[in-house]
Amino acid sequence: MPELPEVETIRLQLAKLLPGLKIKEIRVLAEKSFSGNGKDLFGTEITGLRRFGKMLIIDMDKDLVLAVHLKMTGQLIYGKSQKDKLPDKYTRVIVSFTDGSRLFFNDLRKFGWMRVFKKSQIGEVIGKIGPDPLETNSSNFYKILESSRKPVKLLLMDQTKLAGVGNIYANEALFLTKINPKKEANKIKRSEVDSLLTNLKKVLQQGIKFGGASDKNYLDAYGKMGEMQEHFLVYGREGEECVNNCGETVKKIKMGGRGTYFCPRCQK
DNA sequence: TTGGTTGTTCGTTC
DNA sequence: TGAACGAACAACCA
Repeated sequence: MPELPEVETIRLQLAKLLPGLKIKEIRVLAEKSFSGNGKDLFGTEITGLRRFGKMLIIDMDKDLVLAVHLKMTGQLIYGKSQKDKLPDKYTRVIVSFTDGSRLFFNDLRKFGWMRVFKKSQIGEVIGKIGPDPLETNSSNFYKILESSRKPVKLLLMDQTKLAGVGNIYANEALFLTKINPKKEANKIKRSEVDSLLTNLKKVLQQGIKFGGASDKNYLDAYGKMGEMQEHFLVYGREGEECVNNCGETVKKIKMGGRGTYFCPRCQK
């Protein structure tokens, strides 16, 4: 599932590939996956890429942007050659450039989307998302936790409170900090809150360093898998020995309908 | 075959 | 007013 590190990996890669390219045509293969008028972008040039939480914004030289949300199974793959294996059966949108290269939006489950809108509308489209955890300091983070009685894991994943953290990195950060995912956010001590933010930044940065987590079907902008899944400490490790060698095995429970992995002995 | 999976949105309840 | 919670969405896999 593309979370902050996966989207950031794609952003960093596309930022080296796309600026300066001019859009020739956009082919929408699945109506559900695209909204806004794609023709408005024909002939416009890409000027840069931004990320807001898990959302990617492709800026154009007109007053328009092309926004992408990958949701759970989206991929954004850039191809220079017609010999690429793309499009495939999950390609929903193809953006062609005047130099002959193409950007493929693949999405098995069609939850993700591409959307054209004006720069002035960015605020309303992105909605009220919280600060980026990588840009957040300890006192801001403390205010966020202090103001909610939700289980801390659900709070970390609440995009209106903090932008970009999903299931994988929330599980990993709580394990590193030895905090039980069910613990009420406002009951966490200041010292633990500081350490949680440090660890959250650590796993997110590690995720970026390893090119994201290809746990399910995530691929980067070159169509390559990330390696972060090889470094998971609890996520997906149900029944395995806790890596702290505490003698307990990793348990899986459901929180907010999502799989939650933790060590009941280490995470109090 | 049917239920599990999963990020976000939306509707309902408290 | 808004926090909290659950269903819905789509398609595959076990």
